[in-house]
Amino acid sequence: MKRIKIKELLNKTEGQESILVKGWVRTRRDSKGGFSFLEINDGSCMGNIQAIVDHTLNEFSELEKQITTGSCVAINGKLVASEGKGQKMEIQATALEVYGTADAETYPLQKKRHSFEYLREIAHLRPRTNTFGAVMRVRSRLAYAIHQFFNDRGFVYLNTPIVTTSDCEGAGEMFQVTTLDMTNPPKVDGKVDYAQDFFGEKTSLTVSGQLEGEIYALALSEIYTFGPTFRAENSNTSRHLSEFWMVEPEMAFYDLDDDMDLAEEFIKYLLADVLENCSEDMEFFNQRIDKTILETLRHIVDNQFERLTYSDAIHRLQQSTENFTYSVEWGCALQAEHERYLSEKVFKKPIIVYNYPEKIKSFYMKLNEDGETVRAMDVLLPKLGEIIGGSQREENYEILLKRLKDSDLDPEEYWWYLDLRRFGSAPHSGFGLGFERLVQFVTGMENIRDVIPFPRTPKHARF
RNA sequence: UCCGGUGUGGCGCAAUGGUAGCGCAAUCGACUGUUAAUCGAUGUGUUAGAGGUUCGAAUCCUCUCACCGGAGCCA
Repeated sequence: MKRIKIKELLNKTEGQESILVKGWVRTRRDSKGGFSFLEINDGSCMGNIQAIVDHTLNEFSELEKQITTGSCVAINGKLVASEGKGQKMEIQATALEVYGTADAETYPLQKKRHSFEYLREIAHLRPRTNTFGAVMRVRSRLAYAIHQFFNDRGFVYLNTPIVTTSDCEGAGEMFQVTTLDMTNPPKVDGKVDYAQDFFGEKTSLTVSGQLEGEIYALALSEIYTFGPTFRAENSNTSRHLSEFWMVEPEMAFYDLDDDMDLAEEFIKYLLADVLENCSEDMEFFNQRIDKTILETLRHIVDNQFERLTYSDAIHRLQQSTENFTYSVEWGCALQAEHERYLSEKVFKKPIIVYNYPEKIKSFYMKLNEDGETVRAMDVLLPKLGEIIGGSQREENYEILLKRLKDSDLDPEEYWWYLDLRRFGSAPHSGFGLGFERLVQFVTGMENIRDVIPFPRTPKHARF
């Protein structure tokens, strides 16, 4: 007989059929009436199916000791209307098989709530909890929705390299990739001789696929990347990972306004998709993780983001009576406290700050006519902060070359990037969205380590 | 990396210089179409590690480690 997933099973209204379910026992309650109640979960959805196992069933007497919280079982039986409260349907077992036992005295997951800190120490078992099941289902749905959003709009999904030689862009410290003998590397003039390394030059893990994305946007018009990204920053916060996933669309013929329009539409689309397609899991987050999450997401979907220039933002901050730790002056980067004040207290919704001072932003961002600001934008969410950073790219060869030099970067290393401006250059824009921050925001989970299956942070790469 | 906090049975926590305890889980039993069942009984500790102060340290001091929160860097 073919196994049926519990998600399908719970959608059925008619009983009396013979079915087969397989899954992990969440809890077992015995009745001296001569039967046991088993709650089975297979991860296909939040809900469990209750199975009634009569103690006269042959297998039960043999397997009784083996059926504990955490064990894995297969149950044949009839789907019937439940006599008890709390569930409509249940399975009257006719046959039982135990695939794997879980010794109750040593199984680390108990029938109670655990702290997320503890669950991180048992990252191989935490997906068997309600919270992590829900997080990973929502994460998967968001990934699907991301592809759907861009695919519907004719964007080409582009895979940019993970191992790269562009030791550049200033996005962050990089992880080096090498096959050289670390205890005795070959040297020339006292320096490591990368000519003898695997790729014949120094290579690292990518910090962004943007520059490569621009290559393809200036050929296919609209592309997006969605893949892993690596930053060797010693960041120890609830919003940073050393290995995370990033979505980076890059579009020819888009100016900064088009870029902001796309970013806003994108975020709203994703939130609406999850509200519609993960309602059960979202209901769980609303009850157990953040009581305002559904309201917050709906509010964002239904309202326009507030767009203001960096100069306006500075002005508003200077007008406010709020006591900031960092003083506010035109030309300084906005601090987390400033961003939060604007999105949480002033506008109470997502904001997009754009036209930042040239001096605090990257070399590739397009210089405005005023000569002192660039067409950069950040999407800031209440509580979470920056979720998207983007810009219109500088398409003028001479200006780009000057900005490279002003940033103390070697134009030689960017020869192909400059070539894009020598041959058929075009106005173009793009942005990057941190996937885990999105999952964090959507689920209401407080720590980014709990929205990725295997978090990598400084001094932590176990599992 | 900086600032602050925490570290005590399997898990969550208490004990404010004087006998290390509670809840949950586990084990055994009772009871029941049960719902994170309920009731009773039982076992569980190098108080993160090292050193110091003291008649006496989970508690005070020093160092190390781990984790958490905030900041910076960013997505």
